[in-house]
Amino acid sequence: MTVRTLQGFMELLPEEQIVMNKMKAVIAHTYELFGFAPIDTPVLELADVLLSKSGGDTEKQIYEFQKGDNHLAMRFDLTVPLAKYVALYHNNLTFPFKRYQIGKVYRGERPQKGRFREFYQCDIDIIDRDELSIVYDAEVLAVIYTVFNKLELPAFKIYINNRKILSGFLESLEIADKTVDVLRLVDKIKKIPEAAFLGELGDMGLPEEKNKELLNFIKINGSNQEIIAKLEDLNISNENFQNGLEELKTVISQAQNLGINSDNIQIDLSITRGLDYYTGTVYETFFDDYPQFGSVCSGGRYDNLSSVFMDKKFPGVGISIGLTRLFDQLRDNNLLKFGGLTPNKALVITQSPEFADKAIHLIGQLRQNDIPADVMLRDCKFKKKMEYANKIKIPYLIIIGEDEAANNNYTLKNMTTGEQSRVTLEELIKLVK
RNA sequence: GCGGAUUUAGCUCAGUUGGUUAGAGCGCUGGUUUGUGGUACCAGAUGUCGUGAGUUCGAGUCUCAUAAUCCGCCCCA
Repeated sequence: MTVRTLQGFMELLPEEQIVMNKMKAVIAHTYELFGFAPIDTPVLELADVLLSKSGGDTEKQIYEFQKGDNHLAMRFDLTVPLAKYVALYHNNLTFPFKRYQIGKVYRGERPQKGRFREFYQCDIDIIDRDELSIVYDAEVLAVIYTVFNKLELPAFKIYINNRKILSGFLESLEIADKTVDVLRLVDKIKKIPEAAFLGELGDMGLPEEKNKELLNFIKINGSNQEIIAKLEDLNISNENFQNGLEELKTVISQAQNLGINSDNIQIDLSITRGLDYYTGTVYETFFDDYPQFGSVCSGGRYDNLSSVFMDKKFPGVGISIGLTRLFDQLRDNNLLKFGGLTPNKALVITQSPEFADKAIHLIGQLRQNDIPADVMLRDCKFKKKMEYANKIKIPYLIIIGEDEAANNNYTLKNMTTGEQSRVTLEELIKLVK
């Protein structure tokens, strides 16, 4: 048999996995900093539950199978499981409910650059009953902003828009019946030439004049304040449009109020998101110098999370970071710093096997002091032990030999600087910690 | 679901018009007289040339089939 890992599934060596896990930890920590509570849901659900909300392509991409009498499926995102979760436990939850979830999701699509069949999504959502304050739309921005800053990634921008603005505009043009198709096309405007854009609108049976108006509309650019001013100057009386505009203004001003650098947020009227359940604010995040990564974090506001599962209304807003893709692209572009093959901070080596007891005792002491440490027990030349220490990139090396044993102390070597000194146990713990 | 490309050592790849025992760099193992790594030098191991069939005196090289992988489109993180 041939041994291989399935295509579209990421598998890492320890050096990379350590960095991946650190990123995950930074994301989780930041989510908690903003008061989001962790939840976890099963990878498998009843197929009916997962497919209830989907339309079109989701069904083709979902992994599903029969086990006994149960028709099961693997989750393809964390939002539908959340909808189920809220429907099940809303009487036990306190609203507004802020939750985060970091987990793997599964999509049986064709793998290619930046596309995996199994990947981590790092989701946050804020859910409330009946009404959800628009301020949370700004808070979501603050979370993305903080996470990306803490991850020390390249310069990024969060592009935002409000779907009500575009759908209201379409209503004012009296072409609202084509909204879904038009939004999907608008989403592609950066990828296709303007002529093709107009051509496709024409193919939908829309009149040329309105298509040009639409193109000019989504091309409105400038600073956030300039775009808002231009939108106001259009004097469109459509209610949807005006509501969207007001929401967008609030989100921008509250984002500033939350301390976000305004350079990192850009209104872009062509951002619509493909998924149809978004109803207000929508987000996409790109790196300024790496647009080919695609959106590494996106999401938006939806009117009713659990509509398919229950009658009650639960509006929410949320985003998701595609961690697997993010990691993959950063690694391919040498944007990650890899530290070493081990989480250990210290490695103990001995001059000869007779000092093994001392070494083993020492790592016990270090571990009790919360210092991850190990001893090299393989009986080999001293030089080999040094090479091993070097290869795993251990920060601190501790040497025990005749002299150290006689004086009841240790040689501590900083492997980065090469400096070494003779220290007592107490000094050693202090220095390494 | 549609289209394009690739497949030779652990990795990245070379292999001229088909011609004996298939190569390089990196990595790996060992050594340069045994209490000090990263550099340098020396030595060594590793391939059913994706798989199956065909053409040929002879195939890594040509033909066909098949599989896997990668890249676009669709959709999306």
